[in-house]
Amino acid sequence: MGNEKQFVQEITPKSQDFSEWYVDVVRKAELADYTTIKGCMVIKPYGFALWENIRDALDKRIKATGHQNAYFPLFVPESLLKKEAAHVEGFAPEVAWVTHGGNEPLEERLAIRPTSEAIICSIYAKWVQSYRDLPILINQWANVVRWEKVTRLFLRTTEFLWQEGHTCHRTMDEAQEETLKMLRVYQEFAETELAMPVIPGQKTDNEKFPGALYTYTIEAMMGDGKALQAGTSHNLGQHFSKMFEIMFEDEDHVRKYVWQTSWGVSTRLVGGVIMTHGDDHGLILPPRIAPTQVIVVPIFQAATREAVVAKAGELKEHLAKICRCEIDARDQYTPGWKFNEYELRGVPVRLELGPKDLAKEQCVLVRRDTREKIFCPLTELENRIPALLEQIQKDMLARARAYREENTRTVANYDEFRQVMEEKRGFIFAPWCGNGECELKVKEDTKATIRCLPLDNENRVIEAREGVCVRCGAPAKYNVYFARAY
RNA sequence: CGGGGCGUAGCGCAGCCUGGUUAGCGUGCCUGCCUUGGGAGCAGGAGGUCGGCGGUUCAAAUCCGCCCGCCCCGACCA
Repeated sequence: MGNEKQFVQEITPKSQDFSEWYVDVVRKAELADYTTIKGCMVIKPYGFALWENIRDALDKRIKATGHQNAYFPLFVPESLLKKEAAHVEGFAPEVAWVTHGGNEPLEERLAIRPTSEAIICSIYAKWVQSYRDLPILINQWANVVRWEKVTRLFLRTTEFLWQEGHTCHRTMDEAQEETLKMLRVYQEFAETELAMPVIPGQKTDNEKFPGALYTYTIEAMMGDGKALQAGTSHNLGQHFSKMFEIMFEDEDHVRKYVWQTSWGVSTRLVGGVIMTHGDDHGLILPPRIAPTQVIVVPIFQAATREAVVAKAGELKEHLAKICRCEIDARDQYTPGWKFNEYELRGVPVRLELGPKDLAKEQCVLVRRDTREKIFCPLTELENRIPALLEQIQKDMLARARAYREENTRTVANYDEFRQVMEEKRGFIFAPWCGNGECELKVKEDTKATIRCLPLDNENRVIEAREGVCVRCGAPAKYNVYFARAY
C-alpha cells in the first residue's frame, strides 16, 4: 500500500483543493491539455472519444424527437448580430471579430459565432413562407467562440464544441412545448447516459439567455457542492422572428411571425461528468459513455506468459462483441502500474487474469466505482459483464443523487442561509419573493445565485403556497434552488 | 479586468535571496539484462533557447523593467 500512497500524490486530493484535483485529473487521464492559444484546449483522443460517446447518445435523442442536423456558417456579419438588441448586448463583450480577408480589410467585420441565432434566423427568413413550412426542426453540431476572461478546461474555454437546436413554430404553445420537450430530453439524457442527476427548472430574468422569452435549465451538483448549468433550452418567443422577419402566411391568410426556440449542451458536460463522479484515484466514467468499458489486464510470469496472454486475448475478443473491451498485455508495465493507470482513466471494469485464475477457470473483476473485487467463472463472463456495467451505471446515478440530497438544505432564516453558503455550500432550497433585486442582493452577500425555479410533472413552475422570502421576508412566490455556480 | 501564487528536460521539483566552471535531483524516455497478483531492480544512454523580449554587468536561471501563460480569490458568462 506504500506504493498506492505514492501514486495518489500525483493527483491533488479532492478534499484538499478541488480545482487542482480537477486539473490534475483532466491532464493525467489525458482528456485534454493546454495549447499555445490562450484559453483554448486540445481535446486529446481519450477525451474526444468520451465526447463522441456523449454526442452520439444525445444525437440519437435529438433525431428521435424529429430534428435533423444541418450546418450553418462560422461567421456572422456584424449587421446580423446587431439586429436583436438584448442578444447583441449580452454577447458583445465576448465576441471575436474577423476584420481582414488575407490582406484586404473587410467592408463589414464578421463575428465568429458565439451562438448561431443571428445567422440561422437570417436564413430561416428565406425558408419560411407558409404555415405548411412549419415547424422547422434543425440542430447543428458546431464549434463556437466566446472571448472569456477566465477559462477552465472543459468548463469554460474560448472555443468549445456543442450542439444548438433552432426551431420555428406556428404558435406560442407549440414553441413552449418544444422548449420543454428538449429540456426533458436533456434531463433524461444526463441521468441515463451521464449518471448525472439534474434539476430541471426555469431561469430567473437575471439569469436568462439574452434575447429569450423564457430560459429553462438543467442544474447539476458537482463534488464540491457548486452548481453546474449542464444544458439550457430557450423559448425565444418572437424576438428574433420580428427582427429577422421570419414570417409565414397562416391558414387564415394573415401573415404572422414564427415562434422560435433554441437549446444547447456543450463539451462542458465532460467537465460535469468528471466533477460529478471522480475520486482521489482519478476519473470514474459511467459505463454507457466510457470509451473503454472493460480493460483486460493479464498477469503473468515468463513461464505462464504464453498461456495467460492467449486466454486473455481470447476473452477480450469474445467480450468485444458485447461491450467496449480492450486488453493491455504490454510487458514493460507491471500489473500494479496498469491497475492505477486504468483507475485514473476511469475505466468502469477491470478484468484481471493470472495463472491462478487460469487454473480455476475464473477471473477477477474489479469495479472502478467501488473498487470491489468479484471472482467470476469464465463461463459466466458473457452474462456477468453486461449486468455489472448496468449495475455500475445505476449505482453511480444513485450515489450522485444521494450526494445531492445530502447537500441540499433548507434554512430557517437569512443568517443561516449565509452561514450554510459560506461553510457547507451545496444547494439551498428556499422561498423567494420573485423580485430580481432580492436575488442580486443574495448574490452580493453570498455569491449564490438562483439556479432555477423547479418544475412540476406538468412542466409548470411550482408556486409557493406559504412562507416568506428567505431574504426580504415578503410573501414567497416560489421555492427555488440557490447555489454558487461554475 | 483587479488581488495573490507559479513558470528551470515529457511530468514533478531544487538552484535565485548573496550573479562566476560543463545548470542539478526524482520520475518518465531509449538500449540491454531481469522482472510482472496494486505504479519492481541493475547497468549504460539521450534529452534544456532556465516562459518571452529588453535592460544592468566583464559575466544573468539568478538583479531590474515590460509582456505572455497557468492556478487560486473577487467582478462577467455554456
